[in-house]
Amino acid sequence: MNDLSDATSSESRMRRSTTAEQIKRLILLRGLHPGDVIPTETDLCEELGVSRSSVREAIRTLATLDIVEVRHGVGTVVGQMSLTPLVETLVFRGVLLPGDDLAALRDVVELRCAFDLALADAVVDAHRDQPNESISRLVARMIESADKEQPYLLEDKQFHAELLAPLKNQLAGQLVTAFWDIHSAVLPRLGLALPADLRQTAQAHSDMFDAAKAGDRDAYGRAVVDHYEPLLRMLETSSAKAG
Amino acid sequence: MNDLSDATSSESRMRRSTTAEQIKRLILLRGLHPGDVIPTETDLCEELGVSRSSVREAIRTLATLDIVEVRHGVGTVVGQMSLTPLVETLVFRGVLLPGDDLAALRDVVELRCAFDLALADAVVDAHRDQPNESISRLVARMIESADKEQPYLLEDKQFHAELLAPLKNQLAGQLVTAFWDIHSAVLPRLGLALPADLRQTAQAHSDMFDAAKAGDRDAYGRAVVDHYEPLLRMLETSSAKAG
DNA sequence: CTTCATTTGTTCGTATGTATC
DNA sequence: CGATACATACGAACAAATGAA
Repeated sequence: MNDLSDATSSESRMRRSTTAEQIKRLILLRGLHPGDVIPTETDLCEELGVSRSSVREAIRTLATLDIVEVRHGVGTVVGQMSLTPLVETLVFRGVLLPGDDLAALRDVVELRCAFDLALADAVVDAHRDQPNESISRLVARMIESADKEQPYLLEDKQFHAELLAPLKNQLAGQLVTAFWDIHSAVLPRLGLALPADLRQTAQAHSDMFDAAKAGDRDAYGRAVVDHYEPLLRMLETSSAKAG
Repeated sequence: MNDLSDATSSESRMRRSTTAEQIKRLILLRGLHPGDVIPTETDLCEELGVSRSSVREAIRTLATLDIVEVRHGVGTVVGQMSLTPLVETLVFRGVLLPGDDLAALRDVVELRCAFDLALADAVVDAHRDQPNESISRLVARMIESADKEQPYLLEDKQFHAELLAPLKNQLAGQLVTAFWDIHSAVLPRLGLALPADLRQTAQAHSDMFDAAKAGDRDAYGRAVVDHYEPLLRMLETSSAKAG
C-alpha cells in the first residue's frame, strides 16, 4: 500500500490545502497521463485518509486548473492541462476592471500582436512553399463574409490556430489561442466592427498566409500589423473618448 | 433583494457548476474591486439558495483562479486575478509529461526569448536615458554571485520584473514573470548551470540593461539571445542525449 | 426498454481551529 | 482572558447521471 498520507504528524495540523498536492503526487507516482482514470472519490478518501468533502474540494481545485477532468456519473481522469484557467481569469479581469475595461483589452490585443511578430520567423519557415487547403478555405470564407458585412469569428480563430499548428512549440499555439479567446470574450464591450475594418482584417489574414507561403518575413510582419491596426485604432479612439 | 438565483426554471435542473458563475455575477453587479470583501459563506448560501458545501466548492474554484482570496478566520475578498493558475498548470505539465519533460521546458524558454524580443522596442523606449539604481544593484549582485559561482535566482526574477515594470502594458510584465516562475520551477530537472554559463547569463543581463539605457534596440536583441543561449544549448544536448 | 450498480453532485448537521475585538 | 464571527473539516444521507446487464 502506498503511503500517500502525510507521514509527518498524526494530528490534523498542517493538513489544509495539501490534499490537492497529494493527488498531484499520486498522479506523478503512478505515471498517469492525460486521459487516464483517477481513483474514485471514495477510494481517495481511504488512500489519503481524509473525508470525502476534502477530496471533493481538492478535485474541484485540480479540475479548475484542468489538471483533472470530472465526468458526472463516470469518474475522474487526468486532464489536458490546457490554458483554460488563464482564459477564465483574464476574461473576468477584462470585464471587471472599473474605468480601464478598455485598457485590459488593449493589453491583450497588444500582446497578441507582439506575439505574432515574435513568432514570425518560425511561422514563415513552417509554411514556406507549403500550400494548405484548410487555411486557404478559411481565408476565402473570411473574405466572403467581409463582403457580405458579416462577422467571421470562428474562421478567424481557426485560422490563427492552424497557422501555428505546424510549429514545434505546442505551447505557442495554445497561448495564441488562449489570448484569442480572451480577446473575443471581452470584445463585445467595444461595439461592432465597421465593414471596412472587417474587410481590412480579412485581407490581412490572406496577406499573412501568402507571405508565409512565399517565405517573405517582412511582408508577413506588415500583414500582422495591418491585421491588428483596425482594432488598436478603435481602442485608441474609445479610450480617448472615455478619458 | 437582489435575485441572484438563476431565474430560469424553478427546478434544480442546470444548477451545476453555476454557483461560481453566480458569485462572479455578484461581484460584477455590486461593482466590487480587488480587496473588497464579499459576503460570508452563510450569507452566500441564502442569497444563492444553495447549501454551504456548494458555496465552499464554488469559492474554492474562484480562489484557485485568484478571482477571490480566502483568509482563514476573516473572510473572503476579491482577488488580484494574477496569473498564478497559469503557472500552476504549466508547472505540473512540465513535470508530468512522459519522455518530453524537456520539450515542455524548451517550449517555455523559447517563448520567454521570443517574448523578450517582441517587447524589445517598448523596453528600450521605456529605459532610454533612464538610470535605474535598483536594476543596477541587481545586475551588480548577479555578476558578483556569478564570480563566486553561486546562483542568483531572486535577482534574476526581480531584474526581469523591474525591466518590464515601466511598460504601459501591465499584462506583459505579469506574463513574463509567470513564465519565469514556470521556468525556474521546472528547471531543477535539468541539473545545475555551469559556472561559465552563470557568468554569461549575468553579463547578458548587464548588456540588456545597458543597451536599453543607450536606446540601442539591436544590441538589446543580441543581449537577449545571449541571455538564453546557455539554457537552450543545455536543452539541446540533454534532449539529444535522451532521444 | 428496464433494471441495477457505480460514481459524482448536493445537502444537512456537527465539531473544531483561527482571527478579531 | 473571554466572546464572537468565520473558515475548516468530517460524516451520513439522498439525488442525479452514466453505463452495463
